[in-house]
Amino acid sequence: MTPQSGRSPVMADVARLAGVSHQTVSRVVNGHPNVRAETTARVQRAIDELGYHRNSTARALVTRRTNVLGVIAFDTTLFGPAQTLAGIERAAREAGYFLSIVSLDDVSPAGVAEAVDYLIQQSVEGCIAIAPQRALVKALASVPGPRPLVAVEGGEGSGLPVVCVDQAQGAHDAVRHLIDLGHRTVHHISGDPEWLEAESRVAGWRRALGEAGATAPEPLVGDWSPRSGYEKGRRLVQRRATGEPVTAVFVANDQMAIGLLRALGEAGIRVPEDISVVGFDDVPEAEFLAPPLTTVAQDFAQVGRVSLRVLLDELGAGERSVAEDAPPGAPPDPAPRLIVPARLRVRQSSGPAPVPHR
Amino acid sequence: MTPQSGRSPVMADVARLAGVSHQTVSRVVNGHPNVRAETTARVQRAIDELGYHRNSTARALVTRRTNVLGVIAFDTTLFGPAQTLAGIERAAREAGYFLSIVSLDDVSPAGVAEAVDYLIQQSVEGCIAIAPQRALVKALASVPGPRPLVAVEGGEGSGLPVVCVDQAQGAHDAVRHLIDLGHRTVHHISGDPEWLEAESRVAGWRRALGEAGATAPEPLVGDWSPRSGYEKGRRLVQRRATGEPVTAVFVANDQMAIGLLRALGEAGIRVPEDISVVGFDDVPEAEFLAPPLTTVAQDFAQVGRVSLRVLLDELGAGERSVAEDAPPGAPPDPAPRLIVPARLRVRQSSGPAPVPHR
DNA sequence: CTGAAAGCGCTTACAG
DNA sequence: CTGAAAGCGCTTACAG
Repeated sequence: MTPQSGRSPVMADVARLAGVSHQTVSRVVNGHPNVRAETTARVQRAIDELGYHRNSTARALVTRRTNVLGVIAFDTTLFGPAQTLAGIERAAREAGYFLSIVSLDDVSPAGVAEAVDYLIQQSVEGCIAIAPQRALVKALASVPGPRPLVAVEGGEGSGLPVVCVDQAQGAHDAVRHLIDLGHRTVHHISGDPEWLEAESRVAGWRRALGEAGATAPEPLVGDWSPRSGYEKGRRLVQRRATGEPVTAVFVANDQMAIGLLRALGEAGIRVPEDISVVGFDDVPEAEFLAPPLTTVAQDFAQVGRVSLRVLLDELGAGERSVAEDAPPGAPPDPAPRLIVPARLRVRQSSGPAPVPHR
Repeated sequence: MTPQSGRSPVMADVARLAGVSHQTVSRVVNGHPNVRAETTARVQRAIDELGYHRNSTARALVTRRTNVLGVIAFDTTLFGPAQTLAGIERAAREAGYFLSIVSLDDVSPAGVAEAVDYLIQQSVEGCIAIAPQRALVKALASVPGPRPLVAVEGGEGSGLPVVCVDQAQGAHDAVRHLIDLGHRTVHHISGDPEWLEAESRVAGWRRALGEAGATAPEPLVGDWSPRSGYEKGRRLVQRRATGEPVTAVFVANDQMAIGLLRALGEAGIRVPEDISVVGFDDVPEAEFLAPPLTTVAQDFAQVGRVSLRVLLDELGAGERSVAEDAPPGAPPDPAPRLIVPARLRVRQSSGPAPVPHR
């Protein structure tokens, strides 16, 4: 009568207890119509009594849908990726999907192939790659990996659907803000050039300077780390000491800006009186640095939501194409490209250009 | 001959192509002995040609093992949880397990029940909860959730196996360091008191002061955020202005220490000349603050590895207990409790106590 | 060393 | 409105 103990109850156990067939239990569990209210109640009682949970594995086998989505990321402890992942996670749960995450240790084709294999083994229905690096995008686009695949941050030209923050616009706004404060030009400490975000921010910086008729100084190439911000900051201090006018710096992320702030502080250079600093990311501590950092905020939650929606759309499109609702020979839809705006947050690390003492 | 296109190949397709039965394909795929080398080669060729991947769902159904482990976390964008999660992720992948992650929006019993349900629905074999909050641990221990369940950071007294960093020892070392520098006492800005880590750090601080025969000033209760560090810092500046001797502050995390640093800077108080500051976490930017922050580092990668090992041990123990290798009536093994040490990193924000100007 | 049979726990037509 | 049958793609004994 009662199910064998030590084994969790299955549909047949519920059916026996409720005095119906297991198909009827299935109907109740799946909310199908055409079940008598009284039967439903009896089945529900049996379910509650037994503590029955539908076996998702068996269900997945027959429906051919695992309800699992894969996420490929490079380093989920970084601010941006961590935020994006959290956004995707929330959106996925709300949409009834599970998430399987794999972090890459390196972006080599071999490393990427292994990660992709891991995901394929788990029969994910689709994937989102948080792929801000050039090499990673290239490897992903070439590997016969899971499809559909949506690229978050980067992936341009890969043929993959892309969701990203408008990095260039954010950088442009930051630099424009400094120009408007009277700075003749703006120096730049860039991120790791292997990252597409670094490239986009450089582009936005250049464009803003170009529009203002300002000459772009040689950018200092960092690697996102506070250490590199510090080191490039010291370089900048030297360049200033030799007479080069340095009055404003746009730094490609807040961590490097923190390093720069220390280098300037050590040299006795005041922010913003002597040099203005603008970062990127708006990390929680940005507002509480000394001085509070002007920076560019990205809406990662929205990036997460949008990328999940794009992936779900692709999944739907895949099903439709099997059903042949597109006329044969029609060109395939181009890969969508969704762009989330970035927003400048002005605080106290940026101020008017110092009056040159001639 | 070739499998129907539009459908991914199954074992039977490989079998047909290789001219063997599907059981033989299964043997090859699972590396069973007792297959002729020549047969293995022929099957392998068919697998490669077809691009066959074993269907993990079908496999899970028959083996009753999903190979999926669940992780419950509160906020994976926080430094500690993000690091711990990354450590678990890496360890799980190396052990051949997949990870399903659910982030809680709140630690209410209802929120926790929902998260647990999500994981149960996915038939996870076991769970790790990154559960640093009192309420969360309580809810987890009471809910008829997935078992085995390992609690990371906190969970003491819940009856669950626990893996955590030795917070109290880390705090003790930090305070002892300040005492050794000649400070008469050490003030404390605590974390959110709902968090067990906050409590442990307070305990370590108190113990170190007690051992030194110092009186513990009333702690300032923060909430981990840079903002609260700033606000409590201003409070401390006021107390100092009224004549209270404040020469050293142990702050429960680096983010609050950043806020404190700003509050001190605004008040013209020098660090470490006037006041020494020690944080907790060793975030990447700690070394590049002005001044570089003395803090306590936690080995999150090790926490991740250890917690996975404990979970795997529990899984093994569960199987053994079914096989009855323990004498009936023997008391169950007590829940293990593994503690990872914390390490003080001395930098420039801590220095000798100022000579009191009488 | 290899194959025919049974079954994992469901859902999906198909009858009635 | 409800049930008997078939089958999803594998693995696990059991034969040979």
